[in-house]
Amino acid sequence: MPELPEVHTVCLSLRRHLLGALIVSASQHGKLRHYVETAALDAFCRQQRISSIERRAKYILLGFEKGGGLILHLGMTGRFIVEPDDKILLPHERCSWLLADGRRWRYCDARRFGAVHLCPPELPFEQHPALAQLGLEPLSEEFTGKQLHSLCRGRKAPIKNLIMSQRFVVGIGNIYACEALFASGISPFTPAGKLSLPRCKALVAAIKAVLHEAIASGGSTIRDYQSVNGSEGEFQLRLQVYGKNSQCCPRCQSKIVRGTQAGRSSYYCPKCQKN
DNA sequence: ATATTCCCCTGGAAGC
DNA sequence: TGCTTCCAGGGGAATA
Repeated sequence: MPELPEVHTVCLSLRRHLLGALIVSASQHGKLRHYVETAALDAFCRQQRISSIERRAKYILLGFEKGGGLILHLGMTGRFIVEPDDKILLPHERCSWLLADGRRWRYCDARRFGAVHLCPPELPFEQHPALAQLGLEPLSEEFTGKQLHSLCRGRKAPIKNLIMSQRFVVGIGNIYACEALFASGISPFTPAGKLSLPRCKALVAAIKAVLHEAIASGGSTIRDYQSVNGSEGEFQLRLQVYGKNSQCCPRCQSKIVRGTQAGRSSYYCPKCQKN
């Protein structure tokens, strides 16, 4: 569910709710893709004060004042609730942390594709195994058309698969891959190695633009995504092709098509987007 | 090594 | 109304 703009939005909101908070206890209910049993989670978090909340790729890095912290991933349906503790288990609640001021911070995830990792104080976040193999941040200065062109060299996989692979460039999922490819006039099926440098530059510019616009709109709420305590994004109103199967292309009026790549739907305009 | 396929899990919407 | 099928903002393991 959440791609970079959504995770960014959640981070900003979590900061408002949790920075400076002291954790009293923690518990875990039901398994996530990666999870930590209650005993270990509680021992790790107890009496820790939250001093930083950052994003890396689609992960949320929550740092403790004494060092170390939590690495959280929302999977497709993860969401956070921070409210006064009413001691009732919410639907799909997988983890919760009781705070010293009486609030409870909950992580709910219906599909359980999310993850919770512990990062010990002696290990920098970026060296944790969950983060060690990640590629470039798309909004960083290092992510340029030239850099993308060099990553694509010699590759036969479709460009959409490449920009969605977190080993090359992080944070881009199905929505923003489709939107950026449409904006730059590139077919999602184009073999990555076939893209010229100017087209790589156009794609990088489109990726940065669409991510910035989505951040400014608080992300896209299509079915599951919510920021902390249920607030929703608005970028779904600005989508050009994602989910617009059989509707008219906003640029040329021909029908938008839904295809399948790597088991995921690709939405594109067969006339505007060229190989 | 690189590229594809399958699978994890649950719920909502659409189709019959 | 109720049952079945399809689909979903992710990612990793298992195959070719």
